Amino acid sequence: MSWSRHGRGGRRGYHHGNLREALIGAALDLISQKGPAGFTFAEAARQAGVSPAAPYRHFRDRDALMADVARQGFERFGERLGAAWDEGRPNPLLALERLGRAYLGFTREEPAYFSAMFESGVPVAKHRDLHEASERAFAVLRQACEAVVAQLPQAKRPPALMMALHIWALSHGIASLFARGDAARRSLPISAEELLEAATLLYLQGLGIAATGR
Amino acid sequence: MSWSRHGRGGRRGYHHGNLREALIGAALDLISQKGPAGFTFAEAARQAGVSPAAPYRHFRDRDALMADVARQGFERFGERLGAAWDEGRPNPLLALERLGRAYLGFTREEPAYFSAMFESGVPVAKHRDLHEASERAFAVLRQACEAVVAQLPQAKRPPALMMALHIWALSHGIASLFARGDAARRSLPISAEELLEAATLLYLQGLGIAATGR
DNA sequence: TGTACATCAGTGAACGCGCGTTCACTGATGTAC
DNA sequence: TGTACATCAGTGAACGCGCGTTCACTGATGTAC
Repeated sequence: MSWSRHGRGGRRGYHHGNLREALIGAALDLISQKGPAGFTFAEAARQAGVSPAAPYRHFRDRDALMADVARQGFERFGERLGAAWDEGRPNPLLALERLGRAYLGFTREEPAYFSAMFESGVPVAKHRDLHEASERAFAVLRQACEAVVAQLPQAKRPPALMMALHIWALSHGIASLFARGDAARRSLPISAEELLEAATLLYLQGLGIAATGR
Repeated sequence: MSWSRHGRGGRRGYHHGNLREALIGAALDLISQKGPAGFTFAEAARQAGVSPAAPYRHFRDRDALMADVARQGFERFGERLGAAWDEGRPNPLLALERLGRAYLGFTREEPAYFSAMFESGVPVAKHRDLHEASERAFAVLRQACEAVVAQLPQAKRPPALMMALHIWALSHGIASLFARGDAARRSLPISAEELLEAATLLYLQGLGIAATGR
């Protein structure tokens, strides 16, 4: 691809170089400034320094761009969760706690991705790429739950899928209510991280998994 | 007030009768059809059968109308939760389960209220009425947790506020991921209600509260 | 190595449209006397 | 009970604006020979 020669974001002459990425960047900017509603195709083009017709070379319409922002969001999210999990080192419980913190951190630091991913109304199931990226992110959580569950004797193991859905919902609820990076965040007497950690520990205790080594 | 004579939604002659409520109704309609972004002041006026200047008699701008939709949403939500809790009859655990179902039911059946309340970007803390309505709804949850916790011996009681925040986040996470009433709902191998119930039971178990009478 | 050509990724002008907002106005309602 | 008046809640015309979208076009790039 030609743009890879120009370096990141470099613009040279008639051709933009990497308009597609620039438009996604502009969309992120606008979403984080004015919410998911306050981003328009036209303004994204303007911000990328390009005529209003140019985006049509890369995206069918506004929704297609939004879906791509969400896809990229899920990819970064998945990477961040994967790095936090770090294959369960030094032990699954500590790594799971890091995973929860990564969820909240991403929510706080990337409000634009977060709202594109979860609150923009993009139907995840209808876009193949988007759905796959979302599944990859969830797979990290599921993998983590499998490792945690494996600490129990076989007979007492709950289904890892169920546990993963529980942990996901819990993290997501705390994230979207108390850790969001925009004005709609609700205040909390303690940190969102502490709240999530306490809830997770109690839940694990309910599963019969005792917190070790803390 | 004059409109109370006309009956609900009745329009008579020059004056609308109850434009304020009609505009809220139109907003709900539009939000549920096209998402929170797809509702405009002008179209709400049109749908209420009124000139585009008329809404300005009742709301400063679009955001003020959205905030009022959210406020009304929290009021209905609080009422529904209160009815589900029913003062903990026949016992707190069964009533708590009903409460969770009510959370999911509201989310599913009132997608427009839900997105106005939680996803429209309205800063709850900045609108007094809205904030109070939201607190009243949360108070039901907190009250429920207090009743549940009271079953434990004093020394083993966790803080009811923490527990309420945990249950809220869990319900909210499941609701917004798996029980939402719009196209962004994710599919799930079991019902959202079952998922929430299982998570709640495990969490309660972690607190040392055994499920009784089921 | 040079040249001709196909393809790609932009331009820029134009369009119709609906939105938000304002303004002076007027019909309907409530109230003081 | 009637009348005059103040207030309220609407009208409708007008405005400037930015959006989405289209079109024929053209400059830049890649490739076949």
